[in-house]
Amino acid sequence: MPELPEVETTVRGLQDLTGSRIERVAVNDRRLDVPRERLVGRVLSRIERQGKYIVCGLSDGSSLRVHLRMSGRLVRFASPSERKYTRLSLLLDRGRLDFVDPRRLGTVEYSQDGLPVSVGIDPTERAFTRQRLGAIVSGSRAPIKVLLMDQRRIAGIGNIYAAEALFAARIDPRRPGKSLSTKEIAAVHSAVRSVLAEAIRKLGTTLGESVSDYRQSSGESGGFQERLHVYSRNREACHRCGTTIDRIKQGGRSTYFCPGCQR
DNA sequence: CTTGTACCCTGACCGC
DNA sequence: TGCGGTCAGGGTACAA
Repeated sequence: MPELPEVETTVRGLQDLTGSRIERVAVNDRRLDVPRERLVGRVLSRIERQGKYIVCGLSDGSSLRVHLRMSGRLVRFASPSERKYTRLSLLLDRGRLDFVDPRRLGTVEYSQDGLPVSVGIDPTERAFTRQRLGAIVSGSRAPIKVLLMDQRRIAGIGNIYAAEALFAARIDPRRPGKSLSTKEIAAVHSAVRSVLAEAIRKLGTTLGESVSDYRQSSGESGGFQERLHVYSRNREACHRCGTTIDRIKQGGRSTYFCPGCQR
């Protein structure tokens, strides 16, 4: 569910919790290995995004890393419909933080040393230049869409934004990375940046109404779903050329693209 | 090293 | 209403 823009929106929505002290920790899922005794009494010193991870730095230098995977969200206070899916609650001196995750694929891990998560370059940062993307793309025969989604190389792009960026760049998702010209790499680079920036501006993509669908930490929907050109539009007409949008499988995931204008 | 597949888990939706 | 199949914003452990 959540990709870089959704995680970024979530983190921004939780900033006012920094400085809060953890008073109590409730774990409701055996799959989560959270050392409650190490958390209680600690203060949330910072809340930030690292790739698709949400990292809560604690006052003793340790940190709590949350990965939302497919259906997780962090909310201020679980609503009645979210109650039964609340897997972890941090009760704070000023408010509370609930980890809601219907599918239970999300992860929460405690890091004693608080070192950053090991992931690739953040595509929203200045260091993510077209040269940098070129080095990643030119060095592999893997399909460009798979490369964009490889978190060890680039951290934060998922299934929606990989598809949308390639549509914007007019590149066929099946093209081997190696086959892209310098000009095409520049187009992909520019598309990735603008699509992510716009999605952040729209506060993420909310696809449906179910409890598994992404919401902001406030519970509100995002707005980028109105801007989707290919994702989830199988068999509909391309907004640009009218060709029927196609859905194929790549790396076990659905890829949506327009066979008419993506080459 | 690469690529592909199964799997983790739950819920929604579709056709019969 | 029920049943079976498919699909889902992700990532990992394998096998080939």
